[in-house]
Amino acid sequence: MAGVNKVILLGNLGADPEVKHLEGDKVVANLRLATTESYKDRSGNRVENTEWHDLELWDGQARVAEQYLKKGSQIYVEGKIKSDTWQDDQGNNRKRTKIRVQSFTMLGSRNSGADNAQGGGQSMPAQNSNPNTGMSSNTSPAYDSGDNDADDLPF
Amino acid sequence: MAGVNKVILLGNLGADPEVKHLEGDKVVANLRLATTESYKDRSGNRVENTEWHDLELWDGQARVAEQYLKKGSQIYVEGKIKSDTWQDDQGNNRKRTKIRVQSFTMLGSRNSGADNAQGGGQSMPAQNSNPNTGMSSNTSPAYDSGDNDADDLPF
Amino acid sequence: MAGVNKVILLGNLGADPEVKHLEGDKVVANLRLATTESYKDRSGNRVENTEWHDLELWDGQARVAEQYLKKGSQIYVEGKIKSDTWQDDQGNNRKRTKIRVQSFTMLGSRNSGADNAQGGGQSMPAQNSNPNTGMSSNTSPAYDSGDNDADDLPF
Amino acid sequence: MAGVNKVILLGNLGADPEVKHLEGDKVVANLRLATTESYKDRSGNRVENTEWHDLELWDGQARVAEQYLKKGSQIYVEGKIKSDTWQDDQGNNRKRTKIRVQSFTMLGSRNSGADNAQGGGQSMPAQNSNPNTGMSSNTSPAYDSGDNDADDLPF
DNA sequence: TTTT
DNA sequence: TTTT
Repeated sequence: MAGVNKVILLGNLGADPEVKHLEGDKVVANLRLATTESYKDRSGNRVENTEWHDLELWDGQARVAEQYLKKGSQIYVEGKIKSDTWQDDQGNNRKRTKIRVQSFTMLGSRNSGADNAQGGGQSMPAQNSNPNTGMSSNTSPAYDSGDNDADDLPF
Repeated sequence: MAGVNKVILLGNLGADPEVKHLEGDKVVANLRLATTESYKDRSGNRVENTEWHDLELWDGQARVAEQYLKKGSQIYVEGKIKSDTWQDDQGNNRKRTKIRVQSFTMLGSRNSGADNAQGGGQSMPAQNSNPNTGMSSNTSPAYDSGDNDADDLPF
Repeated sequence: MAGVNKVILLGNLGADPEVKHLEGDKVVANLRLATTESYKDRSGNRVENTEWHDLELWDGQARVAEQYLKKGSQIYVEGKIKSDTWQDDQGNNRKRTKIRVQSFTMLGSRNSGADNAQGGGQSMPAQNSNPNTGMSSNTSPAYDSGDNDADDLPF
Repeated sequence: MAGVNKVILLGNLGADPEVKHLEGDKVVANLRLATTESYKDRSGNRVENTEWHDLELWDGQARVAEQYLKKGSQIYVEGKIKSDTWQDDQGNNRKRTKIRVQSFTMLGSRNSGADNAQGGGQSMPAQNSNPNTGMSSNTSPAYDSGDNDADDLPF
């Protein structure tokens, strides 16, 4: 039966992307994403709780991540849960869970990455400050991979 | 910064719920949920891919799960990713990821396993095996826990 | 700035799909989907609240909808909100909101309404009753359109 | 049957919140939210498409919105679709769709409008620039309303 | 280990 | 290890 396996995350990168260029033009990027929830406990003290997620991006998305994301970047992510299972040396069953990213959007996490001048004097969100290559619009695009890992960069 | 950590799953239980009644009226239920995606590979053959998820429910939700869910039940789930980390005997860092369920809805996996033909004593569940009086009301309720683990059964 | 506009619905069709075959091989299907929430009011009475959604599907998805969905079908939908605005005869600004479907999955609303084939006394969800072309597996596939309205049927 | 009716939006406010304080301590805020998607058409030109959403928040959330949001604010929203239907003067059936907000999170839309702190004409997001009233943590909280419209401010 |  |  057809199921649904969907993950939505919004958080910040704990480190620069780790990118591997594989044979055959394949590229994979691994990101560490922190999602922090904050609430008040019964004593009224604000408590923070951070969950760390391992993200995996392929090809076109991996290239965008490599180019524009870095430690501290704030992103919105859609993906799905994928786990690897194997046996370790002791013969124990092991499992590791990661998020296979299907699309992501860079948010304004303030010089997210780049040492890039906030560019022009534009007034609006300045979502991201990527050197958006001479576009009058400095939108922050979303990067979508069909499930087919579109290889082309979106701009 | 406030983040988002949201999981949406729709699938079937691989086994009956495992429920533990703890001291202080706390209850926890663990479920194994399969989400299956199916697609055609480039040769045109249909391929199925199943991901298994460990779900954790508390208190009111755990009680509902205990009472109405069983192996084969089809449910829709919203929750968040939570991982436990620890060191194993060899001193290796270990991590285990599960889904903390925030709400779930029973779908029509119609007497999913159950011998519960329209019948039993329960008033509700099982989407469309309810003695639904052929009526406008054939509801299958959703079980929501605030993040506060409401202890009361929803009906 | 790159935004997010995402809708997730799970409900039942209020009527058979309305399908229009346009020139140039384009097809559009309009569906009426009911999502019902049910809760107890403060008096402890169960209350039902139904919201009706206008769904729009194109091309490949529209064809699948035409072929397999009907009044009563239970589906899971992902899409986005799209509204049309215009001026009516009196010069008033008008707005109509619909859901542009990006993917959907047929759930087991077991001969949902239909006097549909598969007939017999099958015990299970009958997920969908598609004559799934000689596959041993008659899984209920999800229909995904990139945003590109893939024209091909998924099986 | 229990359905799902969920909306996820991430965008910017087109105007300051419109807030009405009603009798009995009830408060309602209406927001106009823009979600922009940007893509390249087949000629390779980047195209922007903006959808405007009418959001409705109640009580605690409305108060937070009144205090911290303004034109330009970037927020992440979870809610559900709700439509009002009525007959107009000509006896035509009319329908208006809005998003009933269940939770929202302020993102860094960088002095989103505000002349708030963080001083001058700083260029970037500044995640939240709310005068977070003497908290050691000045995280950007998420505002959640059970469906019960919690009346209390979250901090 | 589910479901189709 | 992020962010505020």
